[in-house]
Amino acid sequence: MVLDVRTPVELTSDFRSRGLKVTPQRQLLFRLLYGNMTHPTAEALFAQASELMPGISLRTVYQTLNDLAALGELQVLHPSSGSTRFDPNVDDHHHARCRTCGELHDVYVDRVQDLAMRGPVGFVAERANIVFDGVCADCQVG
Amino acid sequence: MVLDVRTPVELTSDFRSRGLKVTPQRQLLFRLLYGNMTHPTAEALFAQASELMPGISLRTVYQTLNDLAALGELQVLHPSSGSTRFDPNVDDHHHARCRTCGELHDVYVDRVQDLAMRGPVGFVAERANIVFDGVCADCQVG
DNA sequence: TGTTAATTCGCACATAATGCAGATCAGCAT
DNA sequence: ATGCTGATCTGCATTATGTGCGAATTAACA
Ligand SMILES: [Mn+2]
Ligand SMILES: [Mn+2]
Ligand SMILES: [Zn+2]
Ligand SMILES: [Zn+2]
Repeated sequence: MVLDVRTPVELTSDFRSRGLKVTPQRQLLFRLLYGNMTHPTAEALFAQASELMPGISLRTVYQTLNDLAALGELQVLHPSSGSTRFDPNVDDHHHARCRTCGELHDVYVDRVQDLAMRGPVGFVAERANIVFDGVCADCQVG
Repeated sequence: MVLDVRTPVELTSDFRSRGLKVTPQRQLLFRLLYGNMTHPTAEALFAQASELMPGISLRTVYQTLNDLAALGELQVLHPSSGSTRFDPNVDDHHHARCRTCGELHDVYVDRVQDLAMRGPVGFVAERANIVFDGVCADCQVG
């Protein structure tokens, strides 16, 4: 299983090929997202970006994240508490959320489509998103 | 399968037994929630309530919903878009969200715990919440 | 009926995210 | 290399959703 993520170089040509410009701000965010497994918030990325590029605007961070999401290069996660999180891993995967530390971890689930669901008549499900709530290893009380 | 919901009368004694008072505002909300399958927002309940009790405060609606959630008599749902929704059905159930009309429908899923998950080492999952994204019957193009 | 702590309500405040517009700049044509 | 032009950036205002607070009110009980 190879993670379904784009390198900054790939994102650069992706943006250019659609008439979007590639600015230093965007290149920085491409780099901060690449390989990022933390499911960061916009604020967290803004804080990181600000250290490397003082003066970058939070507005620009949001703008770029929205652009990436529109291109399908970023999953947008709405956890049950806290602000929106962004996931550069656009694999078909799910998440485990620790109710102690709040962190999100990737989870791969097999045969999700085999789930026997009794639901609304005529509803055509295109995808299932699963969030496992529990306690992560670090937060287990000894 | 009987829905795991409390009647207004049951909620009344539930509140009183914990030292919470039962006001006309709360009784109205108990009634508006009973059997309500729409997964309403606070604003939607406020609008309904306002017709029957002009002058009721949105603040009071939030207060009562939070109290019910604290008692475990209401599930709080954070859909991927839009504001918080409240679910008087506290069964172990899941949801199907129509990407056209945005409505949430109840879904019952068997053997969720049989899902083979490859996830973070040591994570102890207590519950899985599944959201099926798709298109509901009403929104299918003929 | 009186007491008292819980509740209601209106308003201020908080937080997350978007709308807007002038200054700036990336990408392209020349 | 230079200039053009629409996309972008930034700061600020604004929206959307919800919470904090406190004076006035009221449910529950003695
Ligand atoms: Mn992920
Ligand atoms: Mn439900
Ligand atoms: Zn944890
Ligand atoms: Zn629909």
